[in-house]
Amino acid sequence: MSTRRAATLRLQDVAEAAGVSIATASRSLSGSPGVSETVAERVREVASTLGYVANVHARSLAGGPTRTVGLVVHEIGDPYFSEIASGLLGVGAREGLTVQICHTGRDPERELAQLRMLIANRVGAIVIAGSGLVDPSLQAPAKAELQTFRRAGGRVAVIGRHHLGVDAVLPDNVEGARAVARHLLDLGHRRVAVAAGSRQLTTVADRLAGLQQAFADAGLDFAAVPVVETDFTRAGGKAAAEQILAEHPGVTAVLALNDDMAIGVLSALRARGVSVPREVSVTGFDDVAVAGDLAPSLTTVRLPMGEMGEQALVLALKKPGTRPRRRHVDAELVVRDSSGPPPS
Amino acid sequence: MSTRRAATLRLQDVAEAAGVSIATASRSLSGSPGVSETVAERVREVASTLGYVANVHARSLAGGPTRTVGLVVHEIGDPYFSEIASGLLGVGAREGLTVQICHTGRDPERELAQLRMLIANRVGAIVIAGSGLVDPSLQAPAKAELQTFRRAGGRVAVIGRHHLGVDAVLPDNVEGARAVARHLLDLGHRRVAVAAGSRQLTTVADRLAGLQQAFADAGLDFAAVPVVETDFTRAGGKAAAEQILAEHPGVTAVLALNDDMAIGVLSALRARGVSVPREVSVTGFDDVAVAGDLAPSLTTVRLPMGEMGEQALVLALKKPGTRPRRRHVDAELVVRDSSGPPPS
DNA sequence: ACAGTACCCGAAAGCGCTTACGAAAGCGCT
DNA sequence: AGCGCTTTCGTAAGCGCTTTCGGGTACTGT
Repeated sequence: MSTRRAATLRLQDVAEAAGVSIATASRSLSGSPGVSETVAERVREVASTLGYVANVHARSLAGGPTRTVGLVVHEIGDPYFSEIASGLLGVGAREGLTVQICHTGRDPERELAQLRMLIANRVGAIVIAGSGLVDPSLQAPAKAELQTFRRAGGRVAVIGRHHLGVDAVLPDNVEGARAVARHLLDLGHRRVAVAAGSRQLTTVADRLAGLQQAFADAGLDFAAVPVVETDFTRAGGKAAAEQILAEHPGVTAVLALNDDMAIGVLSALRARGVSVPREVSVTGFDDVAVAGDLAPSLTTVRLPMGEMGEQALVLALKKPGTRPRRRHVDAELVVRDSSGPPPS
Repeated sequence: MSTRRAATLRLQDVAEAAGVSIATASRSLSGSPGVSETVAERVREVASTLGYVANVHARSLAGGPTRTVGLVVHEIGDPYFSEIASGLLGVGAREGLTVQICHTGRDPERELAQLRMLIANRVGAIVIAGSGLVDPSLQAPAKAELQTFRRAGGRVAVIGRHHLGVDAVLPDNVEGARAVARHLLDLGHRRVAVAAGSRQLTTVADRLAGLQQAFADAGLDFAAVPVVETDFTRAGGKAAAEQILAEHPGVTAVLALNDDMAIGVLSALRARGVSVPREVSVTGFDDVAVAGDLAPSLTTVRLPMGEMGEQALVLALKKPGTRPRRRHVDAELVVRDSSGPPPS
């Protein structure tokens, strides 16, 4: 991309048109004190009739507040992340912010690199959705970078994890998982299996804890339940289903810990000719947009992903607190057609 | 977001460490001529061991090449767009570019506003996926903005449309549509209906043209085929299906012009107790990730969306030609379970 | 009437980078 | 040796903005 000199108006043009100095113009437009309201109003009016838009680069270079935020996700093509991004872009647009999206392809090294890039780009805030930084050798430097970023005035929020020591918006994973598990247990299922992503993720740990609680509530032993650990993708779900079918043939219900995996499970079962929910019930987690349109439609736990994206940005925009804050959003059981009583 | 002074290293630090002036350092790092290769190499080495990262804002302010590109989509939550974004982010990361994503919620006014914002932000290139700028009263100013943007050295590419007079990457909509239609006609379907998005979109026009060709090839009259025009969403598909069921009860196949609509059609048919494909065949267009996991899995036309995102960025990055270029990608029929012979 | 105070506003110094422009140095040639 | 040429590098002038600092103006109190 080539060098060029923009042909747009500068602050000076506005200042001249309003009959003030560029200092007052700047103050008026950015709402700084030290300008009488009458003058400020006039400048704003002139600026808007002229169609003036501040040069973000100059502003940020001069040390002004940065109106751009970075969003890092595993894979923007995944509905879970794209719906979060959608919510976040919504409030971003409303607030006049620009959003830089990076995706890491689930590679922690790339995640760290992207964080560094965002920081180097002087974004004002960073929102991390689905961090894969679990390995201490990468998590430690990431934490350090984020800390110095915050000390320099940057804002950080994480979605769905709580392992980086920063503000977080968290779905109620424990309660949601407990609800699905109870649902299946109430239906009479006793031989269930779990298809999970990496246990190193706090998400997985929390959801497993919820399952465990439901089992405990029913006086059952969760330790006997097979938990197959692959990863949070469709392929991971397929693999998990194959393994469950092979190693635990009597299972009547598969609890997938996210919808992508559940979709994989469904397709693996279909390929094997196993009928859902007559022979095996399947549940998911997230309630991505297609969950209701699958056949059978998927029983799952609804997370308000768009809202999580919004809240994360709102949280990041607020004045930083001294200690990390957590905002919780509800996780709600949605019963559809993929779950039913076990075969008798 | 607050004011702050970054505590990172500047070009001057690198220059001192390498024992050269900042001018030479700058030239070395940005690959400008006028520096001996030995010196340049040394500077680059020093920079990388120091972990120096140039300040994008300073660079862009000083008139250097802008390493950021803007992507505007209708709705990042839609799989079609998020998969395009995914491909584009991939090459973006590889090229060391940062990507700003805007979504317009299908609102042409917001689309224009976002375009203006990107231009004001001095991005180096703009990629538009799915423009809704069809109304002349908005399209004209948009074209004008884009033209001056290009004259100033900016690059522009459009995905899937060819109405803005700029470089475009286009799937072979005509051929793809022709292939699905032929598929259904070969199966013996004669009473078909089409569920389409707005006819003002070139996408729709092209796909309808393809259908028409297939009908002509078979010696049939396409004019007799009902085309229900709602919009390219799941809800639009549902509405279209309801209408088709009500007004054309004898239909044995519904051709949806994208997968989102097809999913809506499937769910409407399921709600009505209509069996697919036994009673009615359904086809889509795009082949989004879930298309193969639906039940029945969806017969559709595969567009390489990730590749389209990549190609668009590659196209935008190339030296601008004098005339708008077009790059075509293939559209390939994927036959799955949602299509079959009509009931006899 | 005058000093003291508060309030606005303008001049100017950068933010970190790119890039004219000019100086210095090396070369072959007369 | 001296000339002009090319090549390599440094000096310095901005890019458009924010912000400190100081000067003006209009008040207040005595």
